Amino acid sequence: MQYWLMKSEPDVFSFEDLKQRPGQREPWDGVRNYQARNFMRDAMKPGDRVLFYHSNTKPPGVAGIAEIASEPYPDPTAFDPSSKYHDPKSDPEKPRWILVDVKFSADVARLVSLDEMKAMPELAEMRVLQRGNRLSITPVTESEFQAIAKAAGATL
DNA sequence: GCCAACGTTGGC
DNA sequence: GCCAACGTTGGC
Repeated sequence: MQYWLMKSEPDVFSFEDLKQRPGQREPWDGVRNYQARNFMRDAMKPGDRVLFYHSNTKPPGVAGIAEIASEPYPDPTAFDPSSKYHDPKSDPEKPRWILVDVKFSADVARLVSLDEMKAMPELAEMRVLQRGNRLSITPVTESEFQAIAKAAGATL
């Protein structure tokens, strides 16, 4: 079992949106960064736990726990000319962008804000807290995951 | 293959 | 809205 942090702008797709659809798989579409894609394509496994992080909001932070819910497959939005994620360079015969589905995993008692995360000594090495990090998907260690889940009051 | 220009991310 | 960081593009 591996652990991940995945960023989403709640205006686009929030943890609440996911929570309203328990058991239902939701495609993590729109990722257009190769490193983030490679994590989904090469490293994620169904059942892996995910810290669902809200970015570009006040305050940013971990809003809930999700779970990887599919094997990797091509991102359909790349082939859709009407999608804002359309990428004419992604050929259906040789897809450039790969995603996984996620689903609701566990609720939290409260959001753990970025400020709080920065103040937690257990998270000193955490990738998403390092300066200049913009990756929307990053691996998380088990101890980092547990520290945040505990701070959030997650019902795991 | 270099690198300037440009676009995006995301905290503030 | 600003802007630092950093990824991508494309001319050469």
